[in-house]
Amino acid sequence: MTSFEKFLGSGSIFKNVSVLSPHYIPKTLYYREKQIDDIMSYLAPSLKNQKARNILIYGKTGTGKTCSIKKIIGEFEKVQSKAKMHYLNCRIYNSKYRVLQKIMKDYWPELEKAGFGLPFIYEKLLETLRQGNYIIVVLDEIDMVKDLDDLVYTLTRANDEVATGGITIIGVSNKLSFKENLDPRSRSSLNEVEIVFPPYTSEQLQKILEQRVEEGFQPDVVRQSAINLAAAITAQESGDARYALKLLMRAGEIAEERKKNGVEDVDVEEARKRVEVDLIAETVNTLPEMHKITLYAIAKLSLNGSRYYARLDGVNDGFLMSGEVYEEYGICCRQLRKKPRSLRWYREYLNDLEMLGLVLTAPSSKGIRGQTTLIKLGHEPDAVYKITSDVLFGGSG
DNA sequence: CCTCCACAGGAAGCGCAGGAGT
DNA sequence: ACTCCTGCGCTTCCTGTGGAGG
Repeated sequence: MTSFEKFLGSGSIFKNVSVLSPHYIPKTLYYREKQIDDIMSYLAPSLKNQKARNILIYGKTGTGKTCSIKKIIGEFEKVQSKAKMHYLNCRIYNSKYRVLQKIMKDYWPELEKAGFGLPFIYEKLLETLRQGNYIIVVLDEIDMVKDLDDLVYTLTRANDEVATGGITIIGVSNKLSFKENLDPRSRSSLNEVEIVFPPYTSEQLQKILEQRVEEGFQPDVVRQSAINLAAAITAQESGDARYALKLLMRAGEIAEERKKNGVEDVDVEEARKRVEVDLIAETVNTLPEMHKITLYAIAKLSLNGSRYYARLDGVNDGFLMSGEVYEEYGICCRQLRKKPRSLRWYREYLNDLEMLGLVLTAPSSKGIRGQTTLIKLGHEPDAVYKITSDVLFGGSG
């Protein structure tokens, strides 16, 4: 036995850990046959050189949206045609410019370098369509695009400008409300078809977990009751399949650490704490630096308690006030030898953090000190504080 | 009632990086 | 090498809002 064996998941618990990763696409996706079928039927025209209708897909995180789309893209590529699907995550491609550039790169390699003007890229888009190409853009996390109205307008106008070819938008969002702050015109063109991914029920999660357990774990190591518990916990909290899978994976790790030969209910219970930290850390790590500092400041104040609210008799729901958070943010920046950004941009950071669910905000109605925004962490302050301080101060102490 | 406070968020514009055209 | 252009992150300035306090 080589010394690496034990790190490679060939121990007594796991068979193949990657099966439990959220990026893994199983051969059969349970309980999504209807959605996948619908989407494919709407896309079919583009394989016969017709423009397909735009689609909006809704569903909370971990309801199989991205997984289903990836599956469809795989099927789509098996068919020979002048149509191509492009998958973009809008957390990275978050502006009209970036989205257009990313799509056009696949057709025009010279666009690899940055610095081209938007009109230039738009011309390339028209040229691509005139060549008879059918472009299907999947915009995952579409609500992250800053100038979405503009993007939708540009794409639909491109359709009108050419006689051949066509471009179809598939928007994927986890918030139903995001449509509300869209321009009515782009809303109606984007919303030609709507498909909803409901959260998984406890029974459905159970089945999904059983499938992954079979592929990812050694035979008979995970107790049925542990699977049921993981499914029940998840269904109660969110119905997020990603959460359920993480729960099971962490439980497996805990069992392995303790040199047990099976995964039991207690391991799942224990895993719960670690999974929350995992999920927060995942989002925090992808955050730009100033966002991290803002979040760190909020976590720090949450632990110490609000200076203003502390003086008040009555309720302290752990809410902070925007002003004091900005002050703390400034202090944190100086600690890190960084220049604090203006109040205006601090507000943008707050909005972004709220969109990611890391922070909850509410307008102060009947409070003190007039009008302010109340801020609260979306998760356990201790966990967020630890994660942010590790990522900000971790390297050099 | 008016004014002030503590904000929200739009608009304009600035400096920079990294093209293209000359 | 140079000018011109664009997107981006950002600052500065501005108008608006609703409760607090006189």
